[in-house]
Amino acid sequence: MGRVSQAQAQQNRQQVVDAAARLFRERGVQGVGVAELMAAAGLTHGGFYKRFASKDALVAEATGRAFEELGGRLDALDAGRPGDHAAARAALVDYYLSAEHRDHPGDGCPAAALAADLAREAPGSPAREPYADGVEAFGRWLATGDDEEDLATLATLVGGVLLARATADTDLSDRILAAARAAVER
Amino acid sequence: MGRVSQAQAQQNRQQVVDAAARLFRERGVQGVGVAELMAAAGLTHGGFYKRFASKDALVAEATGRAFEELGGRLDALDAGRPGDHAAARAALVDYYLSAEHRDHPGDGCPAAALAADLAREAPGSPAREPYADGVEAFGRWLATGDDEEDLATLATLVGGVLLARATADTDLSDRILAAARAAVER
DNA sequence: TGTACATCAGTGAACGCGCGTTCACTGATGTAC
DNA sequence: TGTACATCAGTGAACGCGCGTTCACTGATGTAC
Repeated sequence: MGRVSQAQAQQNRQQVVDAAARLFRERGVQGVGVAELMAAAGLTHGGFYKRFASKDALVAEATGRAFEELGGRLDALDAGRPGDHAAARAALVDYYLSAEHRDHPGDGCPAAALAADLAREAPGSPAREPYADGVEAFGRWLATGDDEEDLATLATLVGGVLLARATADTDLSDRILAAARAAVER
Repeated sequence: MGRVSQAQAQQNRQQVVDAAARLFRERGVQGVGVAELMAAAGLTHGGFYKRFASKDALVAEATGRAFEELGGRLDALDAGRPGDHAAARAALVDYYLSAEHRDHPGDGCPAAALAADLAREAPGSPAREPYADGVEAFGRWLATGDDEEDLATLATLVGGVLLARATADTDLSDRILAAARAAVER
């Protein structure tokens, strides 16, 4: 194949990070290999370490990317309802505790999809920082009234969608989504 | 070594399931191998398939075992406060959203620790049934007043401890636990 | 109660496989003149 | 603007390793008499 332009190389790298951000959420960090992530960008796996220090470094970058996507989505919700953050928040809750979000973790919230993976990463692991930053930003976005952050609602959202996923294909799963939604709408 | 008594064999099997129930919660299903689980019972890994049909079958059994432990703990909380389920519930919340529970998933709630693993198991996977049964029972235990179940509180508990684990070693982690606790105590 | 032997719990080595990571190599890109 | 060549993005094969699973074998247990 030979050398490739710098622009192409940068785009290839981006595609790997994008694929990782999606697939890690879908199947877990341990559930996706370096070779598959490179293949998602149309590359062979040999060149991975020219662009990333390790798989762990990619986990950190993909975590940041996934939270950027989430931030963009939250911004869009606000932009669609100017001056009415409460309405934007209600729309987010509506999506978050839907069957759609439950059934498509790859496009969904990284705070939920990556929680278990991050919990098992070592304390000093590079992915922990973007994760914590993302959770903190999400908690602030959820705040209403005079509060600075609403971490309790975030916990209910994350726990609700995770329990619903683990019990998918039962009516319990739907009851969990409905109960969490009722608790969070107010 | 030769043959071992039936009583010993049964005890060995039990030890494997116990170790799995603990280690799967601690490090995830993919994070613990068959060889390590057998070694936890003082055995070599070769005999695993004499006792279990597959690793997946053990996952199902260990999931059931972990929820039995949880059920026993819930029963004990009630037994210690006869006729005052609200007090038992408050004690459970106190434990559930503690640093102790956050830092020791192996002894903790399987609904939280196994959520991501179960979410990634295939729809018809044998472990899904004991998991859903356990979540349902836990949801009923949390109910107060006239309600049959309290799945919203369960979602807040699970989300709270999972987010706290993924952000451990930050003060955000403590804020998450405190916020979830405030939302759930009432 | 004692003996003979079939059963089978556990051993240890091996299987194919996929993992993360490394590296010598290729050849088009980018640059120095 | 054109040429010569160094750079380096990506290839493809290989590395050691641990995984889940299989299997021939060992020898004490459990049982039939």
